[in-house]
Amino acid sequence: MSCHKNVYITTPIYYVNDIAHIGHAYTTIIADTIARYSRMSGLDTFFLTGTDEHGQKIEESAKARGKSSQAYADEISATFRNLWDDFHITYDKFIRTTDEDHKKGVQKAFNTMYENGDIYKDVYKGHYCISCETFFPKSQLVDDEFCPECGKSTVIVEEESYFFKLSKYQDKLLEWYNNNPECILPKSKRNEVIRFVEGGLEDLSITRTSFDWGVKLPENLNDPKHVMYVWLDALMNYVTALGYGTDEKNMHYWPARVHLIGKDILRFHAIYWPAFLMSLGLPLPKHIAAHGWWTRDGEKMSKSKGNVVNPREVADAYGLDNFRYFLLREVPFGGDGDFSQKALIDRINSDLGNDLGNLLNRLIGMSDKYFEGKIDSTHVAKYYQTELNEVESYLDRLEPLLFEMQIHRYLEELWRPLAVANKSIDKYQPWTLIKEGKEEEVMALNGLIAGILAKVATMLYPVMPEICTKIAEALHFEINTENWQKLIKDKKLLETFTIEKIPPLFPRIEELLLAQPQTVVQKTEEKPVKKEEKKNVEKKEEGIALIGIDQFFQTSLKVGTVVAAEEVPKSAKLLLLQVDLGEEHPRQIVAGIKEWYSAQDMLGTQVCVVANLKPAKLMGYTSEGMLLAAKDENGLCMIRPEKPKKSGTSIG
RNA sequence: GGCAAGGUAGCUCAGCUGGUUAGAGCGCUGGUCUCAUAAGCCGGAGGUCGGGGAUUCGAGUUCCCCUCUUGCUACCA
Repeated sequence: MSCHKNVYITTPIYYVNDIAHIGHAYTTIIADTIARYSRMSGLDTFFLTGTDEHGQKIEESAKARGKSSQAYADEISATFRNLWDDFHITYDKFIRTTDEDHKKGVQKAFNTMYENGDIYKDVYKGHYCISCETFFPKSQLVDDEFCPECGKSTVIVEEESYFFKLSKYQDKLLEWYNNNPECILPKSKRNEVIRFVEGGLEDLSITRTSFDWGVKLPENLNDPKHVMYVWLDALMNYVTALGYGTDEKNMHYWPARVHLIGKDILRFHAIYWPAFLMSLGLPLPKHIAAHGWWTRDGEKMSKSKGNVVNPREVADAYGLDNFRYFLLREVPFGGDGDFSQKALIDRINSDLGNDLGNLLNRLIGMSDKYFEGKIDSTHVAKYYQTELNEVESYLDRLEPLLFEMQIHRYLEELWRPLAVANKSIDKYQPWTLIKEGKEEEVMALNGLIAGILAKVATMLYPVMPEICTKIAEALHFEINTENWQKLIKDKKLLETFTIEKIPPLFPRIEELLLAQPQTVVQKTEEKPVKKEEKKNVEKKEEGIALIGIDQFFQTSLKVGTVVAAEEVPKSAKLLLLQVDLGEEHPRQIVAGIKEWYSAQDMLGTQVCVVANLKPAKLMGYTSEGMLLAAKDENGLCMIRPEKPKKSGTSIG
């Protein structure tokens, strides 16, 4: 609902360590759509996007490429900006965290929080992941060393740091969540945040001395070795973009109507950010809206799989507006979405081509054939009041859906008037009416259809600006605030005009327009075993990758009983075992344990086996599984069930 | 392990505070008009509403148990 006169909409600022993918495009397109609607409806709108450019990771990436941090950031930042420009994203400001104004604003904020007693200096000791730029308690580390987020090695860092008194805001945050049921969307995410905060908040380390590429502390603190923690720097962009700490000239847009984000950065936005704002004495945003992920053909996207959706490629092949429509229509806000060319083509052919594009064509045909293109709405209400009422009742429901981020519902509802139009043509059969000499009725029907198309095009404009502009041109009107008021709010119809005969807006798409990535093709042909192989490849490339529990369960672990054991001839390490896994035949498993266990040792004992491993040949013997064992400097020992278990019992 | 949300037609989902024959879109299928992009319109098939139990005159809708999925979180590896 519009209760602010000003509407301020933000996307996250995108980290320049990555190139733009479908997720970035999705966030930005949602924001653009809301911004366009706000402007169209006459609200004073400010739409912000930009890039986040500081941090150790950037410093290192730049170094690795032999560039200065600034040059590297310039380069990647430009790729984002160019993409948004090519996508006709109507941002009012593209902020960069390397902007001087931003840096000044952040320093001002730091000072204010410091003066308010929310920042203190202490020593931080912890395991730090350079890649994630995050400290982790050792309890969270993998193997006491590796980052639980990215799997890379962490380093122990003991450094002087400034801390923000996040703990102080725990109750105030909870109060905010409770008093503002819609502060975090979707609501299920709000519950997660509440539970997390209820679990207790620790003060937040907000400066670093281990690298240099960041905003320095305010000079009056005279502590030049510190730079600000990237999240403090980054979050602050939402106010520095409005001039906070410098000219303040756009601060009247604050607080934000909505911060659009991906669900991965919810915690920063839903906990740290409001706490920072409280400390600064600024009002809190109305909504923090977290959307879900996109998969491709049901699979997670990753660079190593080579199945990342390139938004530019898709837009080029299928049309920018069509892509926008698909993204916004396909998935309920907050949920994960699946991108596939088939789904995209279905949307284009069915929703856009059949229901919308073809309707315009029908109107062009009828008006051309019967009235040489002229359309006059004078008598619409006389014959079609029922249809008008129905259409208006649908249109009346739309606006709230958009501002509640229910854009898929918004589009669904927006299609109902089109159905009314398509049905009316069949119901009243203008071709029959014309034969009966009822020209006024036919003209009125055309007026009705034209009116419906004009209204739908207006409301669809924020989602599909180019296409709707074309529709408007064909119907000789312009999409602007005045006409939005007239067609939507005042429920008027179009004036008399002569329709333009334009070619079909959505030519039918009969085949995939983009080549499918290899992995997707393989997926249908190969069994899960292959899938695991790919996972392994991924590991090698990225260090110890994190997996989901689902992936873990792809590994079949079973208790087995060794029913036969012998040495593999000419091998120093291998034993040849027959292990009963409760299957028809025992598995033959070749295990490299002879240095620690003799064949006799193993016979009759129970072991844990990876049962769905692709068979391998070792010294000429097929091995159909792998034994679990632990090895350190003192040797190797088997992992066994504590108590005897039936052969084949699964472990998990 | 804890918490949360879910399991409804082939697919994606809607079903508010319990009430007559459980809905939509897509897909499939039969029919039909001709203004139109093999589009439109009308009709049809298809669901023991995850399983079991309880409350009730009556439960997809409430309660309990089980099961599976997803998310967050803890801990172990």
